[in-house]
Amino acid sequence: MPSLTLEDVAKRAGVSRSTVSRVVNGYENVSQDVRQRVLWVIKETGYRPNAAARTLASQRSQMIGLILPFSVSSLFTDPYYPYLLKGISHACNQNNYTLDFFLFSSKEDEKKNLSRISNRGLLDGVLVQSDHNGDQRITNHLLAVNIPQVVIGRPMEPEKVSYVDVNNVSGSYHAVSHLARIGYQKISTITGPYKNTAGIDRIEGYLKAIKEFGLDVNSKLIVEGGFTEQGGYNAMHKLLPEHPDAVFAASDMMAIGAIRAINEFGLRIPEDIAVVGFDDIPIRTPSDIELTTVHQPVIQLGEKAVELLLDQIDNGAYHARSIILDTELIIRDSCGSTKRIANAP
Amino acid sequence: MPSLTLEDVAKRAGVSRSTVSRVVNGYENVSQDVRQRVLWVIKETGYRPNAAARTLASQRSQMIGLILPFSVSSLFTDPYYPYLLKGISHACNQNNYTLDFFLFSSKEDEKKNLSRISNRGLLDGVLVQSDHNGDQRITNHLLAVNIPQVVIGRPMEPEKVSYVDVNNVSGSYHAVSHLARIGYQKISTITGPYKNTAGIDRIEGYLKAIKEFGLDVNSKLIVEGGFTEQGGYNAMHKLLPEHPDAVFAASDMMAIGAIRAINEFGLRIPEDIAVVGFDDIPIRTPSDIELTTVHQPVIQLGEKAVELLLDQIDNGAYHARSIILDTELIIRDSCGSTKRIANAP
DNA sequence: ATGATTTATGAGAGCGCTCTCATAAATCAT
DNA sequence: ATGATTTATGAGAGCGCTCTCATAAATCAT
Repeated sequence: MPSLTLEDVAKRAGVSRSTVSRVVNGYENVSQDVRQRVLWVIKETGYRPNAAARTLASQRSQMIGLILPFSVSSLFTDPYYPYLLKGISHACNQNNYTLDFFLFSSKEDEKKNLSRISNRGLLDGVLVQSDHNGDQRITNHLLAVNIPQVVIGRPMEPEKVSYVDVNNVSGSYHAVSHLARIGYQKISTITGPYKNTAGIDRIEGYLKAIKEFGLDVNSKLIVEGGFTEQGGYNAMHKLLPEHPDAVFAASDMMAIGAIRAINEFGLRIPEDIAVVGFDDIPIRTPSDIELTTVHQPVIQLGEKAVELLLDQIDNGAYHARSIILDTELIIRDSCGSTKRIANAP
Repeated sequence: MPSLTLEDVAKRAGVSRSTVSRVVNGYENVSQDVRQRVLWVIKETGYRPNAAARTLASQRSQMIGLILPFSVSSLFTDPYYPYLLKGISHACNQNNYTLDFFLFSSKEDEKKNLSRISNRGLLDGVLVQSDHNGDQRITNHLLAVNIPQVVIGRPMEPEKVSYVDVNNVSGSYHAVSHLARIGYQKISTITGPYKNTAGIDRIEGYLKAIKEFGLDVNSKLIVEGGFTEQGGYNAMHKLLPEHPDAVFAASDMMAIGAIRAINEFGLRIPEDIAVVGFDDIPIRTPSDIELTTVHQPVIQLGEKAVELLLDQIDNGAYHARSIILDTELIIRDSCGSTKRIANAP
């Protein structure tokens, strides 16, 4: 079958190309009978518009890209990404946008893809997952070629670009405050990487709570765990000789590593040591204890990122904006709240 | 900055539009000096080609789509999807293709998206994750609008369309054979859904091995678990009263559910009951036993899917083809091989 | 009934490329 | 040195839409 054009449909319906275009795009100013006739011809012929021609003529592709830098190695273990993808995908559908997916697997990959992404007429804008190492290469490149972008997770230089993030400081602040409030005295923390804004913010929240409750800030109780299970395990091994009575892990994966280390050490959770995580991922812990953790609204984060980006595409980005979503402390068994509260006078 | 066109570059380089096009696209028949001059102008001006114009003129978008039907609910728990995405993404990069990601979250979503996907000038072809319920709606739609497609996982009607799959029959056959060979007599299985080809094939492999080793085919030893953790747990509860000495779960998630049920029942693995899974996902089991399982080459599956699709795009699809990848039995602790073999006379 | 306003439709330029074909220049064979 | 062949370049049509502007027809106000 020779593929039909607007022209063909117009001819068959006995109207002009302009009129068919109006009907296809749902404009109001078309008379009822003409609209019906055109719609009928479209249905009969199975006419499908040409997206490339549309893009070329309108200078809008109705497509946005999602970039996952190659530092994002936790793609396979962290349910963060599927949830994020769901939120983004959902918002794209709502707004009649299509999502282009870019997973960089090496630096050459990044170069090749960035050059493609920079082409005009491909993407109206780009979502960039914040680099785990605080790298700004991608953002700078997009800035240079003048493509609207929104970063997911606060970038290192937040004044340059719009971003969405969760409130990491208040999230960890509340988690640690909760531990302090129910009586823990020696609260340790396993942190994310220091070159990562989420890692930094969660330390800040921890410190804020420790100080506010008049507890000791002890550098021996703060160990980096790199946001991985193994990193959490290793960090907990360094922490155990200090005999903390609680540990706040800045991610659930690290909390799981910590729990494994605690189990091997022969200590009980939460009796001997309380554990709190961050993320609220749907994953089973070793020893099946229910993990108290800070919930991140990841699906919503993805949706907001899309909305902010589309807003910039439509209205131009005069200055960088940001949207910060609240987290929620989900109290389960691993922090021993119930018991502690019951023991309170 | 007014965005430059080929025309502008041509003018500045003192050549024709055709020549600039040749340089941009890397054709050979351009003299050295002219090529240098053009490349220099491109670099100076920061010229970026317009993808939409290119697509319109060449009738090729260099984009393919990936469709995840909404029956795919395990997106968030099963690392299958990230790995698949990695394979697909990698192969796309290799071949200078861009990936469009479609996650259908409802039937309306599906309808809306399919209509967009059907537009000409958007996608050169589509990858479709096989529907867990054996539904052919998406495939039929794509067939009707004549868009090249490759299904990931054998579809219910494999004669209609090209697909890639792993050899599920031989995978489960080898797993169950292994159990039989090392002496288990009463081998049960937790199956996937009966309306799913992977589920069906893995049952077939199970039955083949059972018969070949002269064991009883007992319908009480075959229980459906729906490919979920909870389903595996429930299935194992039905199986335990039959006192099987081994269980082959047709997915790792179901194996994990089964292990949980076995633990709660107070039985040991593999001493009282051996467990084998299918998938080889990087996930910790309850009680931390190392799971013997059938490895699926998921990254490779994604790559092959892209290659098959691009081949069809380039050469036309005269008939449906398929690529079946081999699986590999990964022997760890949960099947008790070592012990059994040591005990053999 | 008249001119003013609104509404529906068409004409035609323009979006920025690719690709075929023609032609001029360079190279070859004799 | 001549015509035949190869190579480099340009001209121009075409891809299939959108969008502005002009205009004809319909509706309005008086």
